[in-house]
Amino acid sequence: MRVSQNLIPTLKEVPAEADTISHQLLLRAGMLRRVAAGIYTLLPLGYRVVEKIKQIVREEMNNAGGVELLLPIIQPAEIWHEAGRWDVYGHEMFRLQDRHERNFCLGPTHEEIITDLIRQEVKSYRQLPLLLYQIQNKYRDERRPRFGLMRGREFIMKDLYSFDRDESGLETSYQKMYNAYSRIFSRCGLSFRIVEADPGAIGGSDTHEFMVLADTGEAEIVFCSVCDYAANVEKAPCQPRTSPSAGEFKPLKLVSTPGVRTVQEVAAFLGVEPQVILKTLFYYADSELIAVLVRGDRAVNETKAKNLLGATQLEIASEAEITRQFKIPIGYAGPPGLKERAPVKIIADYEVKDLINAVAGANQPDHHYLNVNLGRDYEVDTLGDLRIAEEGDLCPKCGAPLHLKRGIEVGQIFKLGVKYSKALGATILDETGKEIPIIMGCYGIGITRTMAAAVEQRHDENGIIWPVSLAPYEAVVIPISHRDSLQVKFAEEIYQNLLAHGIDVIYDDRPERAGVKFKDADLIGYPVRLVVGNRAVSENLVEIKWRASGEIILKEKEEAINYLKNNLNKLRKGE
RNA sequence: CGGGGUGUGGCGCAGCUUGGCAGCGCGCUUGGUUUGGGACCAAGAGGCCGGGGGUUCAAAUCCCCCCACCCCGACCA
Repeated sequence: MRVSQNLIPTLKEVPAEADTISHQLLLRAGMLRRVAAGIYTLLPLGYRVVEKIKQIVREEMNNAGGVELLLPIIQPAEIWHEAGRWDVYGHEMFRLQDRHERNFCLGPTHEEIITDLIRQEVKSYRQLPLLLYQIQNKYRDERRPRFGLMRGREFIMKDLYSFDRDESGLETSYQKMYNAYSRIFSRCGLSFRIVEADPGAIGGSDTHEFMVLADTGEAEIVFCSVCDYAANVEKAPCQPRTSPSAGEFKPLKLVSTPGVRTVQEVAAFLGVEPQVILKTLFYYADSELIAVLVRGDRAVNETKAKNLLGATQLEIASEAEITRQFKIPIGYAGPPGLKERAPVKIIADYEVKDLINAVAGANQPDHHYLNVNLGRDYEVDTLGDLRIAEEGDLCPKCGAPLHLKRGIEVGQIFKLGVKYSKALGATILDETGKEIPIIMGCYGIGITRTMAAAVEQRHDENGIIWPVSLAPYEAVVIPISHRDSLQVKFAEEIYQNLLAHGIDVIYDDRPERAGVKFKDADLIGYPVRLVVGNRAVSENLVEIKWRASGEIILKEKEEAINYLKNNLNKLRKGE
């Protein structure tokens, strides 16, 4: 490929629309353009990266026994109704009608469609196990698309669905995917961690997330400093880090705290530590009003709260709602006497039980209570693990301290069980002729997100540093002077030779000054740069520069080809 | 959805407070000089100032409505 024949519109300046480094660099490197919020065009170079990721995924899926197919983007409403998700999915689903006013959606995921296929075509345990996958666009009308490719409304995903006759079959399929995913992200040159996660709305039991470590990641994960435990903070169980203090209950005391509302303000005003304050937050769990109590220095883990309550939706109550329900300004709510003001279920984190003589809102403007005690001053409906794990919490496996990091979720694997096969009647006959539901699993990889994650993790001040396995081209050939016919001829030869030896190479034949081409090469992030200058013509020496290390090597023309063939071959398999 | 912000040639921005010829840098075109890290000089092309309505002799600028995009919070690959 010649640069002059391609469309590679690099930018010197950072477009105002981009805030995230991967978004900025993908735009600047001429790989990506926005069309609408969360909807992008992949330019030729960006598309090549996507294709390389797809190819790695494909190889590993096939190796694991997966079979590729293609499901439709446009899906009829009926099947979603049948599985009970047409209404559940809400605004996130792009919906449309055909000319007969029949309802359809753009597929946000494909469990329904593939289960429908399987229920029609698979009737016997003899046909299982099956691992079917596709690489396709998904459509989710996100409330807030952001960070370029990281969270789009249209994105490319690989989704595989496993169909087994029993739990042990599912376990085998799950393990195959677990291993395949590990290989995929290694081959993509990414530093990642596999964490336990919460199954969330998709349902099912076990689930793991594959997190690319990056400070800009949206997800928080904890991992053990000693053993191999790692989990999404939403999932990680928390031990109370308090110990039941033996202190005597002091008498409840009302104090004036004018204009003091937040935990920080209360702590400062009363001269106490945040951990003796009782934080009271209000939520709607499937439209039931809930108060959640945690220690003042903790954060509520909404996933855990949702699970504890068995709710499908949990939403924080608005300030207006709180005032309307309890007739008190926000910031002065506390558990003593709360239930008398409005019917509310109170759930509390385990640590709350150990809080002796706590500070809490007094349910009247500008006042707090001192010495609030569970059992004497208020009761809770349920105690449970409701807080978000933090740095220093203890590993649930081995008890060592946990560390906190941020990650980008590039893949997730689920054991679905019979949720969809039961709802849609996907059953088989076993050896005894008994009809049983198929056991399913689903396994997703965000292809375009993986691309963004790779940039997020691999860049420097000059641009992207692609691993060889993902680079749009493995090498770029640059003649220093486009007007020096000897250099151009030399560069042409090198280019043709590399091509002939199966190296994925692009030739920068633009009539530009060398500096422009160097800047572009760094920005785009080709792993290898070959420069043809005067020494090429006079001494037959080509300059080879590695983008990642900055290492520069001079080789004679013929030697250069072999050198690159050998080195690239090693790197293609992953770094 | 709630909160905050921004819309001015392809890109980055100034101008708006206090209404009076639509500007700057990059990019693009042409010519010349340059040529190993985003060159220089000269001459050009390119804009319904997001859209609609209003106020005014006069609106990028003031007022109202709408739209789009970005950022912060509740969901997800």
